[in-house]
Amino acid sequence: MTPNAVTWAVLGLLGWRPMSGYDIKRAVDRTIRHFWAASYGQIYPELKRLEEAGWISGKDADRGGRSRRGYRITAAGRRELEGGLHGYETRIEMRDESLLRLVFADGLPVEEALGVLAAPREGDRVAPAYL
Amino acid sequence: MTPNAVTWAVLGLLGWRPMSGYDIKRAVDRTIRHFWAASYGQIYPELKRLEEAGWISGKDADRGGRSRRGYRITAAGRRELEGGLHGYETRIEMRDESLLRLVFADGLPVEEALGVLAAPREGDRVAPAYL
DNA sequence: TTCTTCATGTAAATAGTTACATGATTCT
DNA sequence: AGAATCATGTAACTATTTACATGAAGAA
Repeated sequence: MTPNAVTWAVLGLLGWRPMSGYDIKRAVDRTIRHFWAASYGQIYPELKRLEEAGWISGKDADRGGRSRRGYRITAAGRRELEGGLHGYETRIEMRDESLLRLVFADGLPVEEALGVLAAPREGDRVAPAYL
Repeated sequence: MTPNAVTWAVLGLLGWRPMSGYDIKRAVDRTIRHFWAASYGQIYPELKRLEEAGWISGKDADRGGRSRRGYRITAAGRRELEGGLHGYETRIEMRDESLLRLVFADGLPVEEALGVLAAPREGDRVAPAYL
């Protein structure tokens, strides 16, 4: 099992409390989202990998027809987590498309440049779904 | 020609002055890198796309055996750039692995958590190649 | 002569998003 | 009844990095 970036996010959250994949997605969006996002397309496959490696254990909760699989971190998983936290990766990556636009808007006629500045402020009114 | 994120970065830089792919990479690393990075693997294919679309024009400079292809933005390209700057994309994405580690280090014994805090500071001493 | 920088380009791998299918439950 | 939420999962697509091959020119 080769750990990747999603590994520590999922394992770290399960270190806080047992959760389902769905719960993890919500927890990500409400907490580490601001410096480390993750999508279902990353979370569910990673849960499978982690379980196969024995770092977490999953259990189907019988809540009638509605499916739900709860995961909890294992002792081995907690050891791996604590070891993994000591890695070295200092780089910070930021992607801000509005800054990209703004820096090039510098060459535009003044009113147009002001339009570029104003546009994102309107977009801000649309709050993301997870808030 | 469907524009993507790299499109505006490359086109915007060529709006400043004519440049080669190599120059663009350096310009990116020295300027917009902090909110919009780009690698050779993105820049060179994008230059080809942009030239095919007629938004930029390239010309082989004859500097002896050493190859160098200079690109400049065309009138059409400048129009597209100015139009493209008015798009709406407000989201800011940040990836900071040291914060990810730090937030989960909270559950560690104190001396270990301090170790996680200290580790990135050592890494900082290694300055990236483009500085 | 050897090291660094200039210079182009791509293949392969990794990372991440989007969009959908599916269906139960709960809330109004 | 209808809408929203709970819940899992994946296929396809898009984005990005990494690592290499290649070779000339300039600096030490």
